[in-house]
Amino acid sequence: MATGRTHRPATRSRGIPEATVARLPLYLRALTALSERSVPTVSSEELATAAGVNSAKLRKDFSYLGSYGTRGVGYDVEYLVYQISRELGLTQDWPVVIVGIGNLGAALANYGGFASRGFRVAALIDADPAMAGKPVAGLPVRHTDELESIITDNDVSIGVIATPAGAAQQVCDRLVAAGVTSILNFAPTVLSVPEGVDVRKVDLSIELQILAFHEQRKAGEETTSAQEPAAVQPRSGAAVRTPAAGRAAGKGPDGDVPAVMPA
Amino acid sequence: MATGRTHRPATRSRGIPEATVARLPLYLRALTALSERSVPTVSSEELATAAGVNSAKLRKDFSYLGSYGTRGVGYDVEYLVYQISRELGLTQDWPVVIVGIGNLGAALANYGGFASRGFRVAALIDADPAMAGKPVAGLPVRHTDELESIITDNDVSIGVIATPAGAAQQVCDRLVAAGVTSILNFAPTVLSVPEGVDVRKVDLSIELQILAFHEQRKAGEETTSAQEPAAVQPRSGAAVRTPAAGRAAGKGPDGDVPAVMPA
DNA sequence: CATTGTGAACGATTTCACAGCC
DNA sequence: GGCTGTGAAATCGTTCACAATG
Repeated sequence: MATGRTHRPATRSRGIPEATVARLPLYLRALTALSERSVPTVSSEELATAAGVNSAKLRKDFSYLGSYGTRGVGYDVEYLVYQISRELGLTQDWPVVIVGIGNLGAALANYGGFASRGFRVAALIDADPAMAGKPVAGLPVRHTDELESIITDNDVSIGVIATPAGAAQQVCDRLVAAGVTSILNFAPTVLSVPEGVDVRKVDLSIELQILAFHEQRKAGEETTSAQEPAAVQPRSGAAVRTPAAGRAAGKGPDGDVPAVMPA
Repeated sequence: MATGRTHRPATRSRGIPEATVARLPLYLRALTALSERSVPTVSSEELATAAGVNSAKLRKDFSYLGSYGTRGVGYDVEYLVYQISRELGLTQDWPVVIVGIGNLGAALANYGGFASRGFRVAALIDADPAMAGKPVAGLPVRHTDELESIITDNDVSIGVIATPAGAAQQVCDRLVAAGVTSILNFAPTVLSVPEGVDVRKVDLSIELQILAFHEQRKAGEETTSAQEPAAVQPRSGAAVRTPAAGRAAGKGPDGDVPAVMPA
């Protein structure tokens, strides 16, 4: 099913760069903490430290939103909270559905951050008939058959996919057909969606693999690497070359799980 | 807080750009799928489609690894699987610990992708004495008291933090003190770590907020007609974005106090 | 006079386009 | 002929440094 494709000049974000958008929630969290402690104003330096970025970047980011600071003083915390919330669209309520109520889906349903800031879990959906009706995080699990009606009845535009990889594309297609235009995908698959639909992906094993890369590099650093098995003969004609499947030196014969889907 | 100078000159990746490293796991997954279907070779175009990127980028990425393809033919699937696995450090076994066995921690423990590709869950750790001994995903939960000995005994260098935000920094400090040098953080907090320790962050509410931003823009477009030069609305395509890289960050004088906490 | 806001320099990443090779 | 590998160009993101200003 060739599909895939779909790239575009990326977000024509009308001003605000994508990288900045990705940091706004970070600033918002830091500001909310300050707000709860009734701190009235904050400098770019302080806020940057709290958010884990540097101050120049923060000021540049804010400059895309407008001039919300006061020279010589800093930023008004409450005002900034409001401005960023508005910019992110969090002043309105976003109903979301979570599809796939396994371990991960249940964890997501219980995630406090959902309810707390602009998001409301409209429904939990699972394909297993045995799950139907069972309460998870205070909501009854609904069967996949109801997916379309749930979406339209609640005007859901954001969907979270926490199904096994094999089911993700199908679920995605149904969500999109029913009107969802933003998807947060936890399944380890590349989803193909029509233009106009946004997909963000969260992938545990990818994060771990990136860590492993850096970890490996640290380890090798001590011995000034250059450990290329010089014998590498890319002469890809065929022939020699260690069998893939990599993975070596297991501790125990622990079932190496052929893993049909890297779940 | 001396100017939170905790930044490393950004990965001294010795050759391979960070952006490329972040995509290698994607390629690896696509290649593994091809391998399971016994596909012998693949072109950059096909593989790129399967991985959800464009072919020029993929070829450029591979060029940092070496010349592993054959002009006029493509790439040998098995060979590439091996090379990427090796580059990522997945030919060895990485023991990891998961700290915080709530909903999320349990979900992670059950995550098939852990065991399946180079990672082995060495232990599950929780601060709740009532949890101790209870089996989760086939492993008995261990108490936090044992954290240090577990790390050293198993030579763990990668830790996963799935605790509430308030406990994260403390857990992080103990992990690092015990020898962990890579951390995957699910708690919504900025962790401060000494130089040489890598932190990656996965934050659900941030991902949702980014989606909300784009969702809002789509909604607003309909009413406030965009004055984009092009007649057709050039909206964001189906860009799939992975969470931004989590770099180490300056410390935070505040205690914790994030607005949201995971289960 | 401390601090914002921002042009301009710099650096990283993506895309183009085509030479080189099988 | 088809496809890789890669310089060069284009784009995007970060950092510098300082003028503007409450």
